[in-house]
Amino acid sequence: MKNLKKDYSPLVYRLVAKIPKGKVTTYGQIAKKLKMKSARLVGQILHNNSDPVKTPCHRVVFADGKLSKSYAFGGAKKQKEKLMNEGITFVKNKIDFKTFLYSL
DNA sequence: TGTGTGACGATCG
DNA sequence: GCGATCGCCACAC
Repeated sequence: MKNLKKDYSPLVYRLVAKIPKGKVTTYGQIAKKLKMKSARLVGQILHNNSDPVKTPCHRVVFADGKLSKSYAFGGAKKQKEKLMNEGITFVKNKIDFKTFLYSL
C-alpha cells in the first residue's frame, strides 16, 4: 500500500514547473510522460496540489486546447487571462497548439 | 469493503 | 461540427 498520489504529485509538479513561460501542455502529455494510467489522475493531482504558486497549473490544458471548467484559481476565465498574460493567444477560445505546445 | 466522483480523452450519434 | 456517453484509475467517504 503506497501513497500513489503523493508519489506522482512531485513528478507532476516538477514537470509542470518545467514548462517555460509562453508555453503550455496537456494532461494527456503529462500522463504519458509519467507513465500514468489516465490523464484524469494528472488533473486530480493538480487539483489536490498544495503549492499552486510553484505549479503553474494554468499552463496545463485539455488535449483540445480548451481550459478546465473547474479551474481552482478563479475559473477558466482567470486561467485564460493568465495564459494571455504569458503571451499565449487563443483561437476560438482555444490555445493555438502548433505555436504554444511545449514538448515534454 | 464497496460505491461514487473527478483539472481528461477518445469515440459514438 | 457539436453534444453526449463510455472508459480510464486513484482517492474520498
